Amino acid sequence: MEFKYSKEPFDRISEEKKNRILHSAITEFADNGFDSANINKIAKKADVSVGSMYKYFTNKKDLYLTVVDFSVKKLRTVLNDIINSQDDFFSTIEKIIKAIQLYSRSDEALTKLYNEMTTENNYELVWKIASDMEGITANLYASIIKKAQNDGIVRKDIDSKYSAFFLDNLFVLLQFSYSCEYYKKRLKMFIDENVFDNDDLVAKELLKFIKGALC
Amino acid sequence: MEFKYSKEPFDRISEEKKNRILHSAITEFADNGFDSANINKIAKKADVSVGSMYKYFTNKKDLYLTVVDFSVKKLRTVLNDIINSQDDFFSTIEKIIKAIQLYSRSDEALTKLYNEMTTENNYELVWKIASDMEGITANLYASIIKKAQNDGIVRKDIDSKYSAFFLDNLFVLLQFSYSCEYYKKRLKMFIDENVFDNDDLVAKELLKFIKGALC
Amino acid sequence: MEFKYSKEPFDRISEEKKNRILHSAITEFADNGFDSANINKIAKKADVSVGSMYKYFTNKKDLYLTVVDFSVKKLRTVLNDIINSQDDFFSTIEKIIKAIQLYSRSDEALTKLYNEMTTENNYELVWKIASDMEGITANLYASIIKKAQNDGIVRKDIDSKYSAFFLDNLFVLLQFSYSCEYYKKRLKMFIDENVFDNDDLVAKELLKFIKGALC
Amino acid sequence: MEFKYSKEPFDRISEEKKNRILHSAITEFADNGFDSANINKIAKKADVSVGSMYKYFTNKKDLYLTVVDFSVKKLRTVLNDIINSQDDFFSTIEKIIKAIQLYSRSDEALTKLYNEMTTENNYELVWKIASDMEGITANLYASIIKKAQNDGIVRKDIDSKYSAFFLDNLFVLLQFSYSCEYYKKRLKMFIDENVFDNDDLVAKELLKFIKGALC
DNA sequence: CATGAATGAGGATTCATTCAT
DNA sequence: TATGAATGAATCCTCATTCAT
Repeated sequence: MEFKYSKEPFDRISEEKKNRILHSAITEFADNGFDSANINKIAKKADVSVGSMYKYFTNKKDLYLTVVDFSVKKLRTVLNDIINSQDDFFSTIEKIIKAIQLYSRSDEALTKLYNEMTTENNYELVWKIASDMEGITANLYASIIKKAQNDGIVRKDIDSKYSAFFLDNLFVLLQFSYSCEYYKKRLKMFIDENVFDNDDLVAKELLKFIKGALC
Repeated sequence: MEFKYSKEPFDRISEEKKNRILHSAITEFADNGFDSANINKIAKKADVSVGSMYKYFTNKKDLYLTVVDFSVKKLRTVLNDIINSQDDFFSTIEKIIKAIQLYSRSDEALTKLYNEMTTENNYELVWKIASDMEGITANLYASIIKKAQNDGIVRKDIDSKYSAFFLDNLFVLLQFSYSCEYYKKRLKMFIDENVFDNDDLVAKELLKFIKGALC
Repeated sequence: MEFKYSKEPFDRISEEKKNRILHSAITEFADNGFDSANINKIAKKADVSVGSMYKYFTNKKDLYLTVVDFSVKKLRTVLNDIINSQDDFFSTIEKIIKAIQLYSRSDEALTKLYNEMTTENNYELVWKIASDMEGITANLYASIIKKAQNDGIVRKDIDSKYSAFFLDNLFVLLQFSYSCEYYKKRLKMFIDENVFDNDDLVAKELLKFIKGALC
Repeated sequence: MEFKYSKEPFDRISEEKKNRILHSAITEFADNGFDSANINKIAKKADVSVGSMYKYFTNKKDLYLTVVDFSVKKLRTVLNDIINSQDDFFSTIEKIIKAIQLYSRSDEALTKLYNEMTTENNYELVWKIASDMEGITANLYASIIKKAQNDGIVRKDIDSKYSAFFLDNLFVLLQFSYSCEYYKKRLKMFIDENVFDNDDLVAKELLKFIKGALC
């Protein structure tokens, strides 16, 4: 499904300006949530006038939805690329884990926004945008699990849908644990202060956990 | 650690009034987040004057922290009770899953608040309160896993800390999936529209997933 | 003229309690002005319940007026005592100066209140109370000056009323300069940092100034 | 010392608008004091939105300080101009008296504000601004007195600093007596109801008083 | 008569949105 | 089309006053 919450003039500005605006908005919304986010600050940080912001977006909500849509699409792209590379099942899982570790670090704000987004506030509008991605993710996982079952890599007595759900749950919380301050602290508490210095160990343990669960 | 963000007079009012206020506040904060929550509305819903609210709490933030502290303590209590009942490992896990399903339904708002709380906004203050609970949870899980390893129920080649972390991740997202609108929809998308009519199946599948991962 | 801004029950409480209330109120009004003064704080400082305060005084304004009336009467008493002691003119003037120096130090709050009182806020009610004192002061000064003229101590070509006015102006600002923070700093700026260590010099110079003006 | 309590945008608006705001604020603060002054009323009286007020000034306090700074500077200017006109000593004194009479009538609010400012409330902030003016005043008076002593116009046995102080006290209270309601009534009480119809007489008597004191 | 918890109107401040240039 | 000054509704918080005990 295609959504468009920006106005005509937004399509006509340079990619560079678009990115400045999106980036500025993502950060502000990720750090402050929808209500506390300040459009005037977003405009200033993006070096754009408030007036222009209202030429590009009808109101705060539409800017938010544009930003959510953008973020969600970006998250989906990464996943799609990995799955489409047609590796064997556990290589794919491993790639996803590594991608989460890498990506959550470089684009923290996007994951923060995703966490913020799941909050009750305005969730109905947000869901309209995100349902698409969640649906695709659900199907992708279920289908590669099913394929792995057919290939004899994953055991047959488990339900592919439920496994997909639990798998994604592990991934979502891994993402948060690498991006959001609260979950970062929580991870340190579960393992130790230096856990972020050893991504490979985390990846290895999670892979082991998942392998056990599915084989 | 003990925290107290309420003022003296709050201790002196009837339990019933206290509950009215806490409940009203939890709901408002859970649904709107810290910034959009409206103290005047909280007061009205609790049938208390704004003036009184400020007799009980120094300001909005302290009301929020009181509510967070209350919620976090309540969540911890449930878990503690289950673990202290000294069942065998997988009975304990099963009980926890069932408790999450039951509890997340009856006290939706508390879990919503927990989700809302992990957001970047004000996380520093919140962490002071929650770190306690997260630490206890981390240790509890790690120690029952270790015990289960010694008892030969859980395999020896896994790390108890990491397993505890992944286990809790599965539980946290299960909680959210039974309480928060966004995650509820997501769960339906992964399984199907009627997933909430069959708690036992969800529990069974999750238990199977965990058993596989740990044995 | 006699005023009464307190209610019946205030007359019946012990002198000690009355003083506690008046003292607490004078300080609060002197330090914060009418509007910022906080009745609840006044009550607490006086160790009296707010409820009682409203048994004693109809409202904040009446408490203020009671306090103003009390302060003004006390100021008048000091002056009256000195003038009635029937010394010669310049001994009287000297005694007044010394009294101001002494009194303004021990009862700072009363003078602060007097300064605060002359502010536009509520001046009409205040004037009703203070006019009495100001009138008496005006007459007292004018009459002792006139007497001093008749006695040949003060020169004949000056107007007793105007002299009384200028004399009192010097006294009022001396009072403020010994009580109110702003005027204290100002005095230090005119003379030097240690001016308050040498009351006799200040007194001597002022007396010299006045003698010159009137003889 | 230079102070700036207004924000950038305030510098950019028209002189006319600036004056409207300053005038409205001076009046409101002079009449009600800092605490009771109502920013919304100031804005309305100045025909400016509240929002704009907060674009121009960080908060109520800064608006107050801007207004105090403005008033104090204006008062100083008048005095400086007179003293710099290089008349002989008593012509200068006479000019000052006449200026006070004239100026206090046309700009009542400024003097009211000065009186209000000396009150305990917020005096620390205010003093930072006013100390400059008071210091300059103190030095100016002391130096013209000293010069007059050298010129043989003022007698040598008096201290120039103390004389400057007493002189300024007489002037300050004259100012108040021409501007502030309380002090106006007081002046009428000392002289008579019609005292304000005969400025020349007041000036003459005060000059006589001062001449006596200093010669 | 004494108490002090409860009330709620009032005011400072913020920020999404508009509109004249 | 771009700008950013201006707007004013909305909300946190204080405190004079009331009243049940």
